[in-house]
Amino acid sequence: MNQIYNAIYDIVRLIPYGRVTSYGAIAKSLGVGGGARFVGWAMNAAHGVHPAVPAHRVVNRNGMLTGKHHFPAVAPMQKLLEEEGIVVIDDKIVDFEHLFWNPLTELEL
DNA sequence: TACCTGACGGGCC
DNA sequence: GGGCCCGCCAGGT
Repeated sequence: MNQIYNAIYDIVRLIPYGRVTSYGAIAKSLGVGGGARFVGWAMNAAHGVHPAVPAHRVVNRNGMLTGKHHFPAVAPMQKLLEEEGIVVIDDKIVDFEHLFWNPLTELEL
């Protein structure tokens, strides 16, 4: 596992309860602005990672749960978000911009 | 070994 | 304002 992957997982784990972020925001915080897909791919490998990565808090820039299909059937992405008080309608996070957690701002990088 | 796809994003037409 | 194309890295076929 590369440091980049570890860095991505670390940031995702830093996302506060009830907050969400986007792939692009994470990528940008890592300095790989154009590598948003790379972040998504890292999530793909985040299934069996040690401290468990709350990938359900990571969505695309539109706030849509594009990756919910990749979650285990036992823990639907939408259900996990709703458990945190996040309202999800039509695979889209309501008030996404309000719930958005910007790593660049919060971490003051 | 080489090409294509994949949980995205931003820029250009 | 909306749609299309290109760029990012890595893994799978």
